Amino acid sequence: MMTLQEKTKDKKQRILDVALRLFTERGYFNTSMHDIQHGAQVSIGSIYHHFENKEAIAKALFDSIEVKMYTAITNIMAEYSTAEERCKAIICYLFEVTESNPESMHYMLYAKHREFLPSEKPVCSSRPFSLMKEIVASGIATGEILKIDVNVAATSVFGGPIRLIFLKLDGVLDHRLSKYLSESWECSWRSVAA
Amino acid sequence: MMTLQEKTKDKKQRILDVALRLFTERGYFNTSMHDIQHGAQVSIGSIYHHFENKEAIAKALFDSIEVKMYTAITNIMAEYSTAEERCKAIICYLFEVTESNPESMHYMLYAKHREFLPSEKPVCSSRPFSLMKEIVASGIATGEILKIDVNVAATSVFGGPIRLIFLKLDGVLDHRLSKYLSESWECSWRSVAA
DNA sequence: GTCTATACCTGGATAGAC
DNA sequence: GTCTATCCAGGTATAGAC
Repeated sequence: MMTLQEKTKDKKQRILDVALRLFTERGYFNTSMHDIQHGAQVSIGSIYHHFENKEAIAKALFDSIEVKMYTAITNIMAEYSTAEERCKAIICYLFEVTESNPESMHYMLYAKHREFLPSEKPVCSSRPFSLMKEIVASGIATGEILKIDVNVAATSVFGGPIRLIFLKLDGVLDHRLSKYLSESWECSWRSVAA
Repeated sequence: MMTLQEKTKDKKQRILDVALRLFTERGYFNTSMHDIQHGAQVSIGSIYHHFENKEAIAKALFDSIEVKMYTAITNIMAEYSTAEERCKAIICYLFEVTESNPESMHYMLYAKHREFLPSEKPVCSSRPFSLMKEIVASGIATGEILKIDVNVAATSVFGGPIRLIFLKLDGVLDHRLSKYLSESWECSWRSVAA
């Protein structure tokens, strides 16, 4: 049942919510504007009033999720000072988002945005990912992390946990991600710790 | 310049080659049958003579690449007996394929096949990936690998190198993958070695 | 701001000659 | 087996009333 508030107040947000759900469920190209219209209980005209076109919806979603992640990682960097603490907190955060808001994580990680957002850079070059690489780089500089290529180090730290997230999103993991956190983190850190 | 053989002999293969190139370059949904027709220098009718529909082309590509990888990994399993040797050989193989035939790797790893192959299982459940997980499982059984959750172990071993492959496919790596192989492998193995 | 109706076109697929 | 011509569904986007 939808409250009156939900019905009228933030129609734009409802469009975004439905679009995110449909885009992750069946993919961007398998989702028509009519599907979004139907799911969000608004008219086509209303959608086009709020968004220039379908691509703009996808872009708005991407931007909002990216900002959320970027902010979270920035906060982690402010709270912790060592690479070890920071990386662990980031992985923990990514696991939590995957559980609490799998669609956001799915959209960020799994969607190949360049296919429908021509101007977008590859996901691994998005701002959150850049931050993660920076953290690893400074860990190498301080001697916390082995003096190896920064791309190798970054992929070694985050590659395992990210693959685990993919497994979770694909529904092939039995348990909640939190069950795997400590083991996965220990492997990650052991792989690069100086 | 196209030889007469190429022109007539294996038209079907030419269609597949062009489709693979276009699917990875711009994505399945951004590639029309007309694009494939144009690229392969054949008629639409000819394409539909060889393939039931567009989806069948995607399926044929997936199957052929999957079989190739599955065979390669099977051969590696026959040649080596320890988990360490097997995992290292697989990563080496994946790196080589990425360099020599990036489109195949791209198609296998990056395409979200379920969006256009409704019956397909998630990539991580495809047969090559299952084999990789089995290898890790038996490595745990023999005591070569730490006694941790098999999914954690498998993602720890292969997650880093796979992320590195993504970076390569996205064109953000400066050097050839072979330059990163030994460092990446050492991190991977260190993360799970008993 | 929101709606309905509709224009327009891309693109998958078919028919049927050769 | 290969081709050309064509059909037609579905989907994006617009027009214009309220």
